[in-house]
Amino acid sequence: MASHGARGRSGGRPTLEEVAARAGVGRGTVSRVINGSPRVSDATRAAVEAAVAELGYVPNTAARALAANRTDAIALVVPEPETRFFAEPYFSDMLRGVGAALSDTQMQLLLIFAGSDRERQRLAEYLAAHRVDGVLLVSVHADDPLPDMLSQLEIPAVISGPRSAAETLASVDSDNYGGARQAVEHLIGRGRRTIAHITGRLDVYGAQRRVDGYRDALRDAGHEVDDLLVEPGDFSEDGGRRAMAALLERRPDLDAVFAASDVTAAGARHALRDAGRRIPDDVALVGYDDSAIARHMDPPLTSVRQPIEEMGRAMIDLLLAEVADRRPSVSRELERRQMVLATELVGRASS
Amino acid sequence: MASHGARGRSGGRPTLEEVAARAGVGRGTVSRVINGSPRVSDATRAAVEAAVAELGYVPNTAARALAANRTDAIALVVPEPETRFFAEPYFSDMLRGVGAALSDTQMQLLLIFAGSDRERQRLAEYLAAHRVDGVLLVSVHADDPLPDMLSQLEIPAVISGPRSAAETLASVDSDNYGGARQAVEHLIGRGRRTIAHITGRLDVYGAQRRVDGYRDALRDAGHEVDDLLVEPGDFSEDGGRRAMAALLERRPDLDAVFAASDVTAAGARHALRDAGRRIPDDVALVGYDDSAIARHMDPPLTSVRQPIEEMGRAMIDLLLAEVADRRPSVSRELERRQMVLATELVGRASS
DNA sequence: ATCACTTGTGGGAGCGCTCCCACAGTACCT
DNA sequence: AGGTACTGTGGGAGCGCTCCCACAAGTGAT
Repeated sequence: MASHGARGRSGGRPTLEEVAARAGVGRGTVSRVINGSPRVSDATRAAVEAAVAELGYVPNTAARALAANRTDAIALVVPEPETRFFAEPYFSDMLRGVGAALSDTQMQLLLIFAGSDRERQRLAEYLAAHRVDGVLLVSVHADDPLPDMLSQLEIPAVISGPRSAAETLASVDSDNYGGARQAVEHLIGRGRRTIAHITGRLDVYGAQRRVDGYRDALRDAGHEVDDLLVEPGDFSEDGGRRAMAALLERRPDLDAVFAASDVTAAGARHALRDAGRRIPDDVALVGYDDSAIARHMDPPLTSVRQPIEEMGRAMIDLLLAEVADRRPSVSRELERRQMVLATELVGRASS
Repeated sequence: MASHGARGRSGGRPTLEEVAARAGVGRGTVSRVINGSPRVSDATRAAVEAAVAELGYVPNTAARALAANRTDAIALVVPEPETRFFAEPYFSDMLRGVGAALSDTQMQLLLIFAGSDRERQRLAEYLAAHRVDGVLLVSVHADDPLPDMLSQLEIPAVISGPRSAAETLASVDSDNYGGARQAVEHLIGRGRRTIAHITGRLDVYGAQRRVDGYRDALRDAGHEVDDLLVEPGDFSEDGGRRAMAALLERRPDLDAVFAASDVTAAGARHALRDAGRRIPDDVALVGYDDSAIARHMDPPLTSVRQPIEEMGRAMIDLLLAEVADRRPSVSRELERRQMVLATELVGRASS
């Protein structure tokens, strides 16, 4: 009789059916208890729970996924090479935030890199197979086809930084514009006059917003806004170093720098050192992210804190709501689908 | 009629059955084609493949998992806090190696942290639910209960560093003993006389073996083996710093240091700098892992390279073999289940 | 012509769940 | 007394696969 069932089974895991028999109830009732349905009497619930405990029952995920047409898994997709992921604390901080937000859930988190074409290909197959209920998209560039693919496959998705002001996907972001203003206003308040900016990758919307904030803060304070003081970077350390060197060449009189990320600031610091400038005596330096790097830099780096933990939680909340709302004919209100969280300036010795 | 099927379905993914109808064959035949069975005629195979392409058929993972009692997923379990994972390149290098080895497979890789009790709890549930076919265990401490849990659940597992010489699990490791000898012999060859060692966490077997290699290399060369020259570290940067400071205090005459990891060496470098020692003029420094840190250190760090890429591949090979061998009554030969890969000394300016 | 294999194929049964319909029981109105 | 509603429960049907048995057709030895 067990001809089929014995196949590959290890130690005979108990099934719903067995739990039901043990508790003297039907299959449906056990299912309701397992899934926390309120439509179960207290007595029955207790009996089922006892049977579950005695048998050491654990639901079979595959069976559940098949029957319910969901996977209870979501993917965190990083459209960058792995090396970048490990080099930039932004990503690991985000991962931690998301993980924390997910830890009171049944949901499983998958980390997927999509930096190379090869990985992209794999990801596409992965999504086509609907192996996740939803997707978290981190740091997407302006022309990335991923978001479109997702909406075509009707897979719920939340993006960590919107691609533009007209983002159609649900999104969570920190107030890049305001954060940049905080940084620049801080430098102005410290008496700095010639404030440069090393940008992030400009195909990332948030990086553009930081440039806007930088410009507006200067203008509003009646300071000069000189394009020679703005040099594009790419969020990397090397990019920061190169940009700083270029800025020193062009405007050796600068007395402050606002870098679009802490890692960029670290690169800038090297270039400043190489040029014999002291921080903060000669040049004040402010970063963005308030990552571990900022605290450990020498001197410790003033930085704009993004509430990554909260951002992670917000993304999860949005995504889970979207996943749940796959019920027929419910079309959520589109408001509140674009969340912007406030930043905070953390002052340290570098400015 | 579609009352059930329509539930939550998005756009009606085609099923095996539909592909079969389209190709004018039976369900079994399509399944055989999908799974690459050789028992299919070329003509039939071509017809099925055409139907698959036309319909855009993608197998339903959940159904397959349920029917075949496998998940096509394996977990990389890191029994450390996340912060450690990101701080120590060993882990990310390992992840990259494993990922590469897995990329020509259908297998999915899950990254699971089990640093805190909470995470441990989650992991236990996860494994009890048999949500993965096998487990890769990285950097396990001597008294960790995880391996026992795995064998109790009969989940195939491979461990990256054996817990002892009598490891029962399949394991892959680099030649820690030999690598340490290489490092020390190199320093001796450079004319260093008083060679200290900062160890790794001594509840990690590999760290002990490095101490053994260090001692034996010194003894065989007729050098002094002084316990005052050995200071325990914990693979972290801070640990390296503290250990170096302690060593300088005890044996200010030392002229070389072999650190159990590159990160440890980075900490030691700081302490040496703080004490005004020049590298390599006053003190030669050798690390272990040959991670990115070694190349970027100032001065670049001589280090013992572990073939992480190959180690990852070896782990995957062992694990997949073990997973496949879940067939009844096949008990593999136990030889070749403990693999040890050779290390290589990479000389740089620090020594 | 018979037997013994081999090769390719179809399709039934079953994996362990969830969903939902049916129905018994109870409660509270008319 | 009958209706209407709700609560709790059992179990059939079905999710989309894989496994395996059965069997047709072909091959080659006797």
